Amino acid sequence: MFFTIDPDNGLAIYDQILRQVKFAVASGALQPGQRVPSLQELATTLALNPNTVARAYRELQSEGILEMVRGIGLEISSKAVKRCQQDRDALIRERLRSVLLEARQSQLDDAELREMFDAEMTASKPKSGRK
Amino acid sequence: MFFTIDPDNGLAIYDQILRQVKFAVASGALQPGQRVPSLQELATTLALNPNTVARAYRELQSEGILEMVRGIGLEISSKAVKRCQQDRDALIRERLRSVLLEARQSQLDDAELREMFDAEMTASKPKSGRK
Amino acid sequence: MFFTIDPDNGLAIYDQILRQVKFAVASGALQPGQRVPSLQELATTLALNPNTVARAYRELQSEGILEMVRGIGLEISSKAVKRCQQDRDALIRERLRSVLLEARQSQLDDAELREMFDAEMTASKPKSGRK
Amino acid sequence: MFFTIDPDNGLAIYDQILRQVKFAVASGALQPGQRVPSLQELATTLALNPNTVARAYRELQSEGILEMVRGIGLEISSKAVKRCQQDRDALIRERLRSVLLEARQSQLDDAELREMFDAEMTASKPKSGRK
DNA sequence: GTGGTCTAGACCACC
DNA sequence: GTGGTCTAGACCACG
Repeated sequence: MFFTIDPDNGLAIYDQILRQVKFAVASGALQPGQRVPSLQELATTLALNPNTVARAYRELQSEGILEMVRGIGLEISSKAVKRCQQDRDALIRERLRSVLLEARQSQLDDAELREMFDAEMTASKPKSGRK
Repeated sequence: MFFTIDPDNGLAIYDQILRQVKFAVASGALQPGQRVPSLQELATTLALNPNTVARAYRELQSEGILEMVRGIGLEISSKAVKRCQQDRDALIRERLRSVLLEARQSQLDDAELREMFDAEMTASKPKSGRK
Repeated sequence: MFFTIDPDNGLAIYDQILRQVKFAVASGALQPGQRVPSLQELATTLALNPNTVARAYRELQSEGILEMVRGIGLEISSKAVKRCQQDRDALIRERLRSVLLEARQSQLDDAELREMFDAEMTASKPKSGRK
Repeated sequence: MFFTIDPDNGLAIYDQILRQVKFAVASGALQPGQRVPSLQELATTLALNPNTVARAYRELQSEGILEMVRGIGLEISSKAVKRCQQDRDALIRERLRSVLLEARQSQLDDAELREMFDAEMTASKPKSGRK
């Protein structure tokens, strides 16, 4: 899998996994019916303790995103896509709102804020075509 | 004071105080030489544990934003303004970058992201203008 | 065979097979001397891992319910009936006791409990009687 | 607290705690706003590892039964009572249904089943008045 | 091989 | 003091 974990993120590791699984489903990188890497596999790949991964997977199960198939492993549920797309939007919107709220309270003016946004947008733009 | 604390913010309470003091200085709401509410006063006003307020003030002192004046209390230092304005920009930019990074990793496209940004910008716009 | 397997039953699949064989013998649906479906047959019919069926059959052999007949397969032993009837009562009584115990500890009163019991009794009543 | 844990219950320990908290709330033994024993307290009382208790509490939080108060601990939420009463009924009914279903499939007749039920009801009756 | 559970113990943030 | 998180490692049930 293609998860990137940053231990100093502020977010708990299990939460980063949780979010990234949701985001992968929302973007179609993970499809319903597809198996998710096993606990041990993901744990060793990311150099994490299996328990940490287990917690993320457990919560995804309780949200109905993942389904357990006895003796096989965990797979993406059919109803996961819609759910994950909603979640992705909500999760990002929530963080965005929180930042903007703080910016507003600090009297940062619109122009400056937009400027920051644009700067960070281009800065974070993935590598691509000619300039 | 006019701080608004949200315990479910993700940010620690002491950190919210810390940031809001800085932001108030940056915006001119708090001026150098001006006194800051006493520990007990702020703690009771915001219904917080005095230790929490103490921790925020302590860090502000160690950063040179607040200065202790014997027999008076804590007040905004003269060199605080420039410092706070820089901090404000950096703190907000940092959060913004973090959100955008996650959005990018989740394959959320630019258009949708911009749309979210605009929506939240207008949504968070303080009451004003013609009714 | 006429087994019904529910993977989300709480009971292990092999245990469900085990119990249903015993219950079938107890009720006379399976008679001593009668052959039991082969490992592969049952496994494919129920879409189970052969190991799962094997485990159930193995335990039934070790309890003397099933006997291996060379060149033929597994069949119900002669002494199975009495044994299975006893087991059936004990197994059901045990589960019933466990439920009632928990209900008692949760302060659910007798009347309500009886009501539940009656409701579930009629609800689970097999189709029959005058229409 | 007055929880009784049976490690050989079939149910996971964290699940026993989970259910018993719900049942205590449903029966009024735990009231909304009341604090629940701290992780360490309950863990030492029941001779369990704090993590085990933590898992039960965490799930109760995610179900909205418990609410975290920063630096104070966990307490019963206001909406918990209704929720827990429903849950209690559902949980017990579910187990009851499962037992009766199996009994039915095993051709155990009504009379015998009722007899068992009555026997276990009186057997599990708590100690009380004169005989 | 899969996940589930539990233990033991560490460190941290917060109040 | 509170809970949160993570690690390390063991054992079990299941398929």
